[in-house]
Amino acid sequence: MRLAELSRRSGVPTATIKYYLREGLLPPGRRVTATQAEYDDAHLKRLRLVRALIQVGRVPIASAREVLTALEDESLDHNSRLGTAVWALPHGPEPTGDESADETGAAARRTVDALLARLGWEFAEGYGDESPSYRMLVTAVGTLARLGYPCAVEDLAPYARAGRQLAVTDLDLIERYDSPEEQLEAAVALTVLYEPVLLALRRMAQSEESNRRYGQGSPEA
Amino acid sequence: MRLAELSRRSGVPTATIKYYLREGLLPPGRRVTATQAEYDDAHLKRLRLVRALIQVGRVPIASAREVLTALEDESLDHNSRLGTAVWALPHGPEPTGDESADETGAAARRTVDALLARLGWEFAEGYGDESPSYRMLVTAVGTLARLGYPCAVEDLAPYARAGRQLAVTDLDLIERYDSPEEQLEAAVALTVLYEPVLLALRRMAQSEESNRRYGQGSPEA
DNA sequence: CTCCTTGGAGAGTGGCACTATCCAATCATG
DNA sequence: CATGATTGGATAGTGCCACTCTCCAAGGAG
Repeated sequence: MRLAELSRRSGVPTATIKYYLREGLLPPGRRVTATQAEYDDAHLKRLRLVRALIQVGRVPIASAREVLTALEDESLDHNSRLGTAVWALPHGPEPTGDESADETGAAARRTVDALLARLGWEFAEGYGDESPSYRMLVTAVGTLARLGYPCAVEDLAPYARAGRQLAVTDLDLIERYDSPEEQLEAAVALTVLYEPVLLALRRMAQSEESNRRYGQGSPEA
Repeated sequence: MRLAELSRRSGVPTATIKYYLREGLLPPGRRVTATQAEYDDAHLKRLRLVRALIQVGRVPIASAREVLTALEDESLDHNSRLGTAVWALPHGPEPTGDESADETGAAARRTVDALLARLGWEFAEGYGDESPSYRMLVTAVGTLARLGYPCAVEDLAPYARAGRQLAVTDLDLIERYDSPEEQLEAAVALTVLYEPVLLALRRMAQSEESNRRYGQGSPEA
C-alpha cells in the first residue's frame, strides 16, 4: 500500500506518518520507484504501536525510537532486547540531583532498599540501582516524604504485593504469544497500555470503597 | 514570610511562584503594604502540593486549579469536595469521538460494562458513565483491541482485583488523618503520588518474575 | 501531453510551563 | 533624609515538542 492508504487505514495523517518516518519510528517502505514506496501490514502494525506508545504511554519520540530499535536489534538475544526496550520506557521525571543529595532523598533510598531486601528482590545490587524503575521509586517516595507523607516499608508493602500479582498476570498474558517477536511487542505494548487500565480501575475502586465506607453521599467521593 | 523566602524554602523559583499566583494555583498572600505580601506555612504546603501535582502527576495547570478549587470549596460537603477534586484529576487523553463510534470502541464499552457488572460496581449507571475513570478505562481497552490485544473480562479481572486491594490500602492510609482538610489533601496527594510508586513496583516485579521464569540471563528482561 | 498524486525535506505552528524584563512602591541603611 | 536594594505585579518572551504546512521534482493515469 501507498503512504496515503497507510494513513487511511491507521487514521494517522500523512504528514504525521512522514514525520515518524523521518524520526526513525517507522522503517522506510520498500522503494518502488525513485519517488514512491510500498508499505505493508507490518508498517501498519508498527504505526499503531507507535501511536499507542506516544498517545497513551506519553512516551517521548526519542524514547519511543530507543524502544523500537531495541525490539528489532538483531545483535541482541530475546531477553536483552526486552530488557533494553522496557528500560527505555519513560519512568516519570528524572531526579534533578539535588533531591538525592538531601536527607529526605537518602531516607527514601534507604526505605526502598529495605523494602527490596524484605521482598528478596535484587534491585539494590549491581546494575540494579541504575534501573530506571528503581530511581523512579526512590524519587516518588522522596516526593511523598517532602510533602509530609512519609511512607515506611510497611506502607509500601501492599503496593509491592499488588505489583507482584500484576507482574504474574502480565507475564502470563505475554506467554500466550508463541513467537519471540510477538512476545517482545506484546511486552512493550501491554506494559504501557495496561497502565491506564490499572490506574482507572484503582480510582474506580477507591470511589467504590469510599461509598461503601462513608455512604452513598456523592459521586466518586 | 516574603515571596523570596517562600521560594527559598520550597526550592521553587520566585518567577514560578508568581506564575502560580497569577494562575490561581496558590492563594494570594496577606497584603502587608501596597507592594508587599506575607505568606505562611499553608502557602508552603500548598505550593508543594501544586508541584507534586504538576511535576509528578503531570497534571495540567488548568486541571490542578480545578482540583485545588474543589478542595477548598466551602459550599460543598466533605465527600463532594473529594469527589470533585479526584474527578478533575487527569485521566489520560480524552477519547476523540471517532473511537467510541466504531465497533471496537463499542465492544470495549461492553467489556468494561460486563466487568463492572461482575464486580458489582455501579459505574455503568447514572452519573457513572460520565466518570472520567470509566471513560479512561473504555479508551484503554479500545486501544488495546485496536492494537491486536483484545482483552476479555477475564483478562481485566486480575487488574480489577489489584485495584480493589489498592483502594482499600489507599483509604486506610487516608483515614490516618484526623481533620477533614488533611484527609482531602491526603486523598489527592496520595492518589497522584502513589501512581508512580505502583507503576515502578509493577515494572520491578515484572523484571523479577521474568528472571524467575526465564533465568538470570539479563537485566530487567 | 496534461494533470494529479506521491514522497521527501525544511520551515512553521500551537500549546504549555515557565522565565526574563520592567516598573513603581517600599524597605533597610548610612 | 537620601539612596540603593528588594518586593510584587504585569507583560512579553523562551524553549520544548509533537506535529503540520508548503514546496518541489519525479511518476503515474487518462
